[in-house]
Amino acid sequence: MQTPGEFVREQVTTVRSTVDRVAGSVADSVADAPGVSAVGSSVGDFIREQRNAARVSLRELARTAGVSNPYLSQVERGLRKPSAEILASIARGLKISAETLYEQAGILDRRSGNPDTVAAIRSDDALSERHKAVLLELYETYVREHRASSPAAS
Amino acid sequence: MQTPGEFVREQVTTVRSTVDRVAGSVADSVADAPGVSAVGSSVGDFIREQRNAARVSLRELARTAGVSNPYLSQVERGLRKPSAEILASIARGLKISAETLYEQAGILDRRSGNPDTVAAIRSDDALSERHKAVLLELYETYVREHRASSPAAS
DNA sequence: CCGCTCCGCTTGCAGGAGCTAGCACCCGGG
DNA sequence: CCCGGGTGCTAGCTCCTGCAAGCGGAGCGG
Repeated sequence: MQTPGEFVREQVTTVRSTVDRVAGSVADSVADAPGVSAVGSSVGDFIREQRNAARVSLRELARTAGVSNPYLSQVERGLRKPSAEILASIARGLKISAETLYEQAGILDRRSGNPDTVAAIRSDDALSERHKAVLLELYETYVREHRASSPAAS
Repeated sequence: MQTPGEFVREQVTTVRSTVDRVAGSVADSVADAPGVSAVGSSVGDFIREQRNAARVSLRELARTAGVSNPYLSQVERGLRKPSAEILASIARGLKISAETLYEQAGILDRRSGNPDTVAAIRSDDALSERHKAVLLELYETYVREHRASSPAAS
């Protein structure tokens, strides 16, 4: 078994190289990449966006979320207003947080606009310094990538 | 040319596999459904508790929450399972956060880490939803690991 | 061409959410 | 004694959620 330090170090390297490679390979195709970040007017639109972004079929998501496929169809088209449990199940099926869906559904207030994530990670005493380094590294990579793929979003 | 969805998906997959090496089954904790089942009465008990603590009558809370008093009565006794909107209204009437009620209702998981960091990541609009998910998973893994390695810190 | 499988959508129904109306009880004042 | 207003709970209803069944269309091997 590795020591935690070794494992973190290795992981930083692996994650960085992985992200770099992927980001590089995508550099050419980011011209038309607005899709994922669009602010859906309704929950259904947002769900469908996320589902399409994940390349998951309606039936597939319905199965992993534990709901019927016709109902999910209606939810996505805004014909039905799903309950909180269903919403949570769908969030799990989409591997996104339930809070996000609740915010989209308008039943949770959207949190403060732009807190400093870096500062939060740095000052989090539930993390070791190495773990902070990994998270910050990954975070910055993601932010860079997000800026590249949707420059219009501020 | 790659679509945005493919790009996101590929990257999540690669990073996730890296995380999986470290985190083992942690990635599944998002997909698994822990809290949704077998709730019901606890929310009602909690609501009644809060209402009594605030010295508010059932009808009074019902009025401020915008629901009928019989229905609130049934909700408090666990006979009815209120929707997310009703829950949010009741939370507003009780002057408590909706998150608290959702956690009581079992439709929001209580996060293990520092809430500030979690909130910062979650509300960071420089990240896509999937990147948030990856960061949060990794973060929680680290927090758990940190706790395991230094249990004395409390 | 057919048959098979997948896709998403439409239909019809069971059951529960949420409301209005009304119940029984307790208290203070005429 | 008998009101008027307070508490919480019950009965019956309407409407909508959420599902099972079935639809037409698109791809693919025979």
